[in-house]
Amino acid sequence: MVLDCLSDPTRLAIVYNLAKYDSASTELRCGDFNAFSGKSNLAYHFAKLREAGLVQTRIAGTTRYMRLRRADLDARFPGLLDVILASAARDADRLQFPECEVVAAS
Amino acid sequence: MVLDCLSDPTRLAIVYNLAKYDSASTELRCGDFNAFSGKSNLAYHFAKLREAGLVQTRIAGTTRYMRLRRADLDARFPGLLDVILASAARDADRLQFPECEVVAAS
DNA sequence: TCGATAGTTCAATAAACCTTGAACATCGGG
DNA sequence: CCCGATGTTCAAGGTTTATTGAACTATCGA
Repeated sequence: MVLDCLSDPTRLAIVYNLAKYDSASTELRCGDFNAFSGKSNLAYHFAKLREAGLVQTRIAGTTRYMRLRRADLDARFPGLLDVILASAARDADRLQFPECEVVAAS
Repeated sequence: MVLDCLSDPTRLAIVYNLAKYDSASTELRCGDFNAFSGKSNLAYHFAKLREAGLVQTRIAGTTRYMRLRRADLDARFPGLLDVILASAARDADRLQFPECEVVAAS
């Protein structure tokens, strides 16, 4: 299920960016990914990521902050996320990952 | 593409068994997987595994021996295969992987 | 209260996927 | 030269998937 999730380019790009900013301890809003695709398509992918246990959502008012469930994943599938993210980082240019336009929290 | 391949339970089971017998340096025939599914369905999955570069086929007479392309994979996606196989081995019982009925080479 | 914003949900469509069975090609043994 | 065995290829089906736009809910600020 996790592999299926990460085999989709849009979702891999989301996870890739979540990981990048997670290490910078900056929370990302759903809207930060608006460049990736249409909003409803993103909601679809977010739901899949949540179902697969890859991502966690914190609701604050009208915006939702997403966070990678790194600890849970490392416990369940040790090393998997690191290996996949490392490979993704290595050919990030070939994959043409979109970048998030992060907006500072209010 | 590799992730997509491994996200299918049938193909993951094939790769899992290939890895198991590969370390025992025993080649597996396509027919060794006949318990997994119908022959034509297996041919379909074998083709996908070949396309994704996960597997290599050696033709000897009328039978085909399959081998994991471990070196190539480790070069392209370092650690990925090991991590996935380790996770697969850890809950092999939950996944209910079929076992190969290996027939000694003639 | 009104309007704008953030996301989700729903319905619909096109593409990809898995599975099946029948037909086919190929090799080895009698 | 057939026969049986090994796999592949093809056509058909049913299911899942990704994507889109429109409708909807909920929150915040003026």
